[in-house]
Amino acid sequence: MYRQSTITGITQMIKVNSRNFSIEQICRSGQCFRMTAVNDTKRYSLVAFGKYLELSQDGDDIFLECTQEEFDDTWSSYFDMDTDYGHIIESIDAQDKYLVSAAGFGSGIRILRQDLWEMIISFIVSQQNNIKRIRRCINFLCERYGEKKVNSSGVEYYDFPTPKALAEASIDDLYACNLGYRSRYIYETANSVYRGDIDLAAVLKMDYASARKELLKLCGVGAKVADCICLFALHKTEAFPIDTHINKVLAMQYPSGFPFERYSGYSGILQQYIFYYDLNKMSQR
DNA sequence: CATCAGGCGAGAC
DNA sequence: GTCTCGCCTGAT
Repeated sequence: MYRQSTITGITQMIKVNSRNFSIEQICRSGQCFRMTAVNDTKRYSLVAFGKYLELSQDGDDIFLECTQEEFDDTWSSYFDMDTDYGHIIESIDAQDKYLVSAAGFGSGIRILRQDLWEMIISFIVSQQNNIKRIRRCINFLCERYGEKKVNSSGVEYYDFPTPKALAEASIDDLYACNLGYRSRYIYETANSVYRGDIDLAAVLKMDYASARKELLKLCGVGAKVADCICLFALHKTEAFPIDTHINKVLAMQYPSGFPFERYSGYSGILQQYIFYYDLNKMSQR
């Protein structure tokens, strides 16, 4: 990977050359619900950690509209730029044709390093839900309870709501955001985080087992959601969220068990290839 | 019209 | 501890 900083007009643009990086695949992989195509073009916008980013891609060249400082401070980590995903894909057992196909199909996916609180709420919303509606729900929450901001180019956007902002909403208010029965879960979780029943700063420093156990205390967070939070916010790549898709694949492709030992410490990355493959292989092109 | 979507909590046992 | 059941809502 190399970086190159250029100036186009008044907007700073960072160009990054990276293999195994596909904005479209990251966007479709369903780990980030605030990354969307701009007006159905090849450009994408994203809000994370209170910042707005637009980005696009030409082959292995990724273009990010930000300063070098913003890239170094926020986006390089966010996109997990220092991890070599090609190396991970190469480590897959060549005899495991399903996994080789899945990783080949989603080879541009990366495990983003996202905000803990945002992932807690996002994956509570995600349960028994589809990606389209999850995005809608989260947009409602941001527009109604998030801080309105304007970037240096004048683009308006909404930050993800704070625990305080969501704790102050009533269950009925949350119902109005189309959350359905998850409204109560959001309400309870926002209040317990706001009260300090669980300390998110402490969770950030925990190992996988401790963090998972702590997250399970939250209302609406079960085994699957806790693993998603561990994987997408805490970057615990040993976390392997098991949902309906993964369950189906495990039963069909791995009747005698998935080889977790072989991929010790990073099976969660393979989970994402499997999930993405199962979700998108039929509907692509 | 039934079923399903990146499950979970509550209650029964 | 394990099992079952009901659940908002929209897409198919």
